[in-house]
Amino acid sequence: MPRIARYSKTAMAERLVTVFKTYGYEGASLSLLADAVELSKASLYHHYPKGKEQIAAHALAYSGARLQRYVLAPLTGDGDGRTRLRQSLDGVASYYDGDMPVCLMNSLLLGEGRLLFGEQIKGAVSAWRRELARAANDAGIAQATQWAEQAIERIQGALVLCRVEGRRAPLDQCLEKLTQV
Amino acid sequence: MPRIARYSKTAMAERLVTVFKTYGYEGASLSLLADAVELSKASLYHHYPKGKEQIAAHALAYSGARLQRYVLAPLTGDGDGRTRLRQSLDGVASYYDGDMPVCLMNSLLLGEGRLLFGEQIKGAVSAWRRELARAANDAGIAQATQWAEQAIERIQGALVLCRVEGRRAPLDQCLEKLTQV
DNA sequence: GTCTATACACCGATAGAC
DNA sequence: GTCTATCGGTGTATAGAC
Repeated sequence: MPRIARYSKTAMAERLVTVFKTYGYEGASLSLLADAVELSKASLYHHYPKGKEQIAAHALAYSGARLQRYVLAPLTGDGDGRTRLRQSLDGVASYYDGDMPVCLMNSLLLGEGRLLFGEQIKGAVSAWRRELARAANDAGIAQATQWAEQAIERIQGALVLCRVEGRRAPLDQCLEKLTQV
Repeated sequence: MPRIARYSKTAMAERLVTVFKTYGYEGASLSLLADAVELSKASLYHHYPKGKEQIAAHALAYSGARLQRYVLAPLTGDGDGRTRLRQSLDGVASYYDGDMPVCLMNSLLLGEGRLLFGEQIKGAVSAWRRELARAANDAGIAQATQWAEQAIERIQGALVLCRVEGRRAPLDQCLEKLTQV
């Protein structure tokens, strides 16, 4: 059964990310990944010659670029601290999209994914914490480093609750409270 | 190669839980599970005739009993609210043990595990939130329901950071701050 | 109650036609 | 650039010896 639909590189990445979010590294089989982009497994290998690990690496890179765009970029610069914080928290809501938002980095930390991508994920979270603390400090928040740590903690916890409850309300409520600081 | 070592039912459950925490439902293969208890795959089927799903169900039940014992039991009763909260938070530190604590319920929410155990996990978290809110209310905390929600949120977020950083410091620091309320 | 041996499906990956 | 067909390996699960 030849497949007709075509997805752009970006649309493909989005769909592949969704599979890894939902199933984790081990659970995301090539069959599931191929189905998600409506291609055969062999065609997937045309786009990703090195196979599953390369697909996951590209998914992670794509997700990392979105984190940079939506969450980190608003934090940089030397504008008003509170404005930067507010814009970044709005970006968090965009970055974690969908009716049941899931953190790809969290899903990829299970099993073999941890060995392959653990250090990269650790670095991304570290960068997030650093920039968030800098903006919080510029915003005049006391103990900015601790505040940033707790903010990320609460966002990640809200995402866990989103997965438990199957809805995005916990994340939106969490972001609203964080914005009120 | 016949295996000699024997583990008690409890020791077996603990080791099986560890595998599901580390690899998730899909990633926890029967080979890994059998290795963890030093039995052959066929011997595992003697203890769990219905196979992997039954092993995961037992692991989840065992973990649920520990949650009840360490975290929920201290919250019940009608003693001093703050004492109950403090004892339960101590229990959280015991429940999430090891050098890199991981929440089994979180790991089992990926992939097929969500279909099999999602409702059960949702119920367990709901019970935790309910009892925590009741104790917080008895302790005279304003907006006890919101406080309980945020406490669970922060604990789960700290556990995510523990997995990212590969250590238990984020959880211990989180629990210390929560106890200071 | 443990094991070896095996069955059959699916896994990740490749060859080669079109 | 897509596909069908296939490979060797591993997955879950079972049969039957001891």
